[in-house]
Amino acid sequence: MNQARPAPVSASKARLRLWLRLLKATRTIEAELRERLRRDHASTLPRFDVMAALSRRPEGLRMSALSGVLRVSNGNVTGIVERLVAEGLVERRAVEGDRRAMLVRLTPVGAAQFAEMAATHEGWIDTLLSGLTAEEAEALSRRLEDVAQSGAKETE
Amino acid sequence: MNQARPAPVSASKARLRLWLRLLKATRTIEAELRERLRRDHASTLPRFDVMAALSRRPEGLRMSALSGVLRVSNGNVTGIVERLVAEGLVERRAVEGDRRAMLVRLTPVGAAQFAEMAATHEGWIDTLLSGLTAEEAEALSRRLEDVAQSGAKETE
DNA sequence: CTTCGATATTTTATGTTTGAAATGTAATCG
DNA sequence: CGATTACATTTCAAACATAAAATATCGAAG
Repeated sequence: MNQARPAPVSASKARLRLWLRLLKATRTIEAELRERLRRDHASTLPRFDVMAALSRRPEGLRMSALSGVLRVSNGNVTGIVERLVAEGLVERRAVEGDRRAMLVRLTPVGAAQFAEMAATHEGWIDTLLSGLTAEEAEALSRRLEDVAQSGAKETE
Repeated sequence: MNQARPAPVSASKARLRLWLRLLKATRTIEAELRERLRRDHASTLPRFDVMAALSRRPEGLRMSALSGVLRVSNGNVTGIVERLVAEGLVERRAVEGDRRAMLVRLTPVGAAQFAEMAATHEGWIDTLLSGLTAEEAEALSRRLEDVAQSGAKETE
């Protein structure tokens, strides 16, 4: 155990620093997205997330599946979906054969509005991450895959 | 223009994918941290953040400085600090010479409790990111620096 | 001294978030 | 069949978050 080498900074510290940066980068972008969604589409990030999940499943999703995909509590999804329903962007119907479940999906109006938001959204991301080339972005993506996994390991 | 190469996916798509991964990784880790803070320290992430900021400034911080550092609205900080004060972890005192301002800082009890939480916290991060070596973590950190900056460019 | 614009903080209204408890339904076991 | 156990969702209370309005103070210009 001699300490001849200049001590390659402890892995623990390096990981902590990575985490802080990860958090900072994500929060910065999230704040910007939230602001733009509010300004340009009179919407919010949670609503966008719900609509994004639903748009990937035109046939609809159950409430619990929705909260699972979004990784938020199911009590939470109830409120967000409620407001979306109130605005006619989303509809809920009973599931045939299981009276406990509800199937949630976008209405045509909701799908149209989401398509528009999604296009703008992709443009925003492109701008916000314009500091990276496509190759850099892909390299980073690959590395982050491991991060997400090692984080999930504990949970799953 | 033959397509020998796998067609470098549009930069826009690559960046969008990166963003989604960034978000997923961050949220996964955040959820795990929140859960552990609650279980092991009967606390929350926002409270931890406030205490972390205060522990770096033993002399105290003004409310507005605090909300600035944490990048949350100042109305928000009021509530969190209020609860911390109620539990005796934080104290507020008037600023001499400016009756508008309040100086917030950790009490000895708060500082002790935070020191303990911070140590555990670092261990958690180390575990959650154990999929990466110190070198990988540092490489990623450096790349993310640019991400944060390009995101901030719009804001600052 | 007074007025006016800037600053520091809190309050208010609304929405998001969580974990836990409650409700209702399904499925299985004895 | 009746009791338990598991599941899908909602309700609830408390915390957190934002933007905007309100309150109070400061500093400087007239």
